[in-house]
Amino acid sequence: MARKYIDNPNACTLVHTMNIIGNKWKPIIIYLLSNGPLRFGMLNTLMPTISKKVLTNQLKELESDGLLLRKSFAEIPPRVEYSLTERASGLLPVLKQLSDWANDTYPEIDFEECRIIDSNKKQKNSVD
Amino acid sequence: MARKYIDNPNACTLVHTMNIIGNKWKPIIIYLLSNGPLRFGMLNTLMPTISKKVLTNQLKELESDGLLLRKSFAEIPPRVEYSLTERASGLLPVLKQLSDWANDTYPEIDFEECRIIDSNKKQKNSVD
DNA sequence: GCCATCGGTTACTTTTTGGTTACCACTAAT
DNA sequence: ATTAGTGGTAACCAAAAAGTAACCGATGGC
Repeated sequence: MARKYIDNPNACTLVHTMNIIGNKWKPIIIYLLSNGPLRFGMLNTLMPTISKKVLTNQLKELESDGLLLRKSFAEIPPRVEYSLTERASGLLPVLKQLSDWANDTYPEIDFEECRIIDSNKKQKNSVD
Repeated sequence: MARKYIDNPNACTLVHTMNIIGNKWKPIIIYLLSNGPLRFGMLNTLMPTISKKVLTNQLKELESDGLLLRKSFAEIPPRVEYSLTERASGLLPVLKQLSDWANDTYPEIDFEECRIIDSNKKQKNSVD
């Protein structure tokens, strides 16, 4: 009685998956990298509302979970390219399905563009 | 220039999906309900480390996102049953795939049981 | 000499999320 | 009269995540 854990393997793998990709930025990063490697700066441009600190952090975590490869070139100014590993590629179809699911399930929502700024609070200016 | 949003539809639906289910508890709740309705207390028993406050919160959010149905019986003591909606059922196969992905991708990890207690910090006793 | 570039890091603050404890309403059983 | 059982809520607090702004090092160009 009074167990302090969940002993259902399926739930556990879900927990694990969510620990890895279940946050605000990681699925987007993986998605953006699905067409090939991108540099740090380009990722930052494509996700204009993520801060460099957080981007660095997410990239590090994804790398240490084996989903990203970081390739640093010995140039000045520096160049660093991030690409998906095999592990991450296996995730792409599932991410696609998650995306399709939202599209089908919430037809009332327009997904043409999304402001990454917290959507629950009003924002001053979204475009300059 | 200086856009403050992401204009990639696929990324946006992903963001939306993750806003809905991408956290610590919600996929587990959905998973646990996949075999039929459960009462509040039973959910709490199955997830012994979630607090009632947070459980209440997650259930409310899932309900307002149209994934859960809350059925309250006029009895004393009260009885409330939660069940999945159609929307949520459509998510089940995808959750299954996420779970399978982790299983296949991280063969070194044993998913037999997972302590839901924050895994980064040491814990006193996991079983009483 | 001075500025720009790129991919960060550091220190600090704010926001979000999660957790703890106490409490409630209502009834039946003791 | 008290206690147990259920599904919560309220006030308060701690921890984690995210954001901000300033800075760095090496080099090339002016």
